[in-house]
Amino acid sequence: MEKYDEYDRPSVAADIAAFGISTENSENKRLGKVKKLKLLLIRRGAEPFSGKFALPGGFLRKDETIEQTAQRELTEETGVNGTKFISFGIYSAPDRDPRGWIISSGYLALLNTVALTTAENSDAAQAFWFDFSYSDDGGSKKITLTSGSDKLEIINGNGYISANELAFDHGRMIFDAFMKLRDEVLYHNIVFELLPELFPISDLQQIHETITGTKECAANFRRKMKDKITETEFFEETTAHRPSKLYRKN
Amino acid sequence: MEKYDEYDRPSVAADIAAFGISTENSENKRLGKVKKLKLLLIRRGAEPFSGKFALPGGFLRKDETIEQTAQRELTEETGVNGTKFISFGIYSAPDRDPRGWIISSGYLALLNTVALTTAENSDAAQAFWFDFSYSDDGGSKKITLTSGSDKLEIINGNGYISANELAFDHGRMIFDAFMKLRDEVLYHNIVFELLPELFPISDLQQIHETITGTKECAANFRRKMKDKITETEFFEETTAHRPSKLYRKN
DNA sequence: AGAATAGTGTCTCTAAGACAGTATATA
DNA sequence: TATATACTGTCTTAGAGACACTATTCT
Repeated sequence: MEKYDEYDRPSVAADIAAFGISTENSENKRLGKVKKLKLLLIRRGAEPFSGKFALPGGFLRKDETIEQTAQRELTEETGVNGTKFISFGIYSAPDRDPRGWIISSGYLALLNTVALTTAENSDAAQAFWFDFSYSDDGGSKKITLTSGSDKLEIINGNGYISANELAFDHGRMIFDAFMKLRDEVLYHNIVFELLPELFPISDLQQIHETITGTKECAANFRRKMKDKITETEFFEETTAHRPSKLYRKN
Repeated sequence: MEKYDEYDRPSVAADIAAFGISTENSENKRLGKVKKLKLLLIRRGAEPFSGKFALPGGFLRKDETIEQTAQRELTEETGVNGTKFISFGIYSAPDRDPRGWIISSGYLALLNTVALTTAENSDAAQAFWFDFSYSDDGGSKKITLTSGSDKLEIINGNGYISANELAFDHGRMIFDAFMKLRDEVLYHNIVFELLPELFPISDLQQIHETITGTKECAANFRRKMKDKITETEFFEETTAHRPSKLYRKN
């Protein structure tokens, strides 16, 4: 047998970038509802980085996989249950955590709208849903997170990340997580994990466009999604206009 | 400070799926040269899984990142240097290694042709380059690895992996690694990491098609690559026909 | 000259995108 | 009836793919 016991062992954590979609009344219009992309952060109550925001996370236990760690810690810390967990990277710089040698495995967690509503009513006082927005002006890329009066910025200029208001290397983690989410939406039909089982096409389109940064008319979007979804007999309710048919993922 | 010391700590390893391209004379034709996709495996000399094939890998040290572990172990075990390392997943099932609690971070390593030649001449006796081929008949997906008389198969039927001749969970790791490679080639221009600095378009096309499983005529491929590469003043040498212009990645 | 690959011009067809218009619910 | 969104039909255009042809080197 190899001598693996002679090697030092780090503490291993999972940090979770949990994304969800909320439905909110838009500001100016009389009746419009808008879908917004949200990211779940917690305000740290202890040193280091006390008072700063961080991804929820926790330590790996002996009898579980890191994906299970991510599921467990997300629920424990924020009262939220994810529908899908996807690994997006491993963070292992020796000095990334001032408490000691702690490496972290980043997990993307996707929540459908129902789960998001639950979380807002949960008693996890120090967990907050931040509005998520992304822009890329060709040169530097920027993520803006807002929740009430809190506004956090993550700027990626040529690979160098600046994110002062975030704890640890969580600025980079959030950036990587969103890029992974974007790729998965663009190329692997993961959007549906952010929706309930039955949904109108307009919701699907709004979420898709929010994440990918694209914009196109309803007719074209319909055509492209045609073979990925199936029409049901149900209709949206409580609308002030023509209700839309509900669809189901294939 | 949080009490993180009370948690048990696993050993942490990096396992490396190193892909490279070799140039070989084709079987039937008089002069044709063919580009082949290769994966580097080692034959295990110790228990557990003695005699079986495995990805090269080793343990994380206190003063390095896991990416550095991957780079170091790849060179130490096989004499090969990668040009690019990409994380493709974390493997943490508690029973994945009979020696104890060892989690592993999977890294894709890409080598250009020059580095591959070096490796074939290295003195890493137990490292072998396997021919890599992938097929997807709609139902199950299959990877076939061949090196001399050794032929290994990895079959993915509906998410369940069968790979008896491979050690640990390395069958699944190889599968995940290739899928990551495929995505990176299709969507993120990573092909160029498998080529030397100057290359003819035909090489680029062959490698691209080998990995993505596509096939198309040279005219179309040229058009699609036009804005990703730049023509140089150099030409391929030692050909028995019209030499092709060499290009450089943008 | 012959063989072999490099490289170009053009046609077709599909799908992306823009636009204009019709349909159907509630207030 | 007014309004707001759902949904459809069609035109244009860009690009994917197929094909035929020309170019250039070595043997």
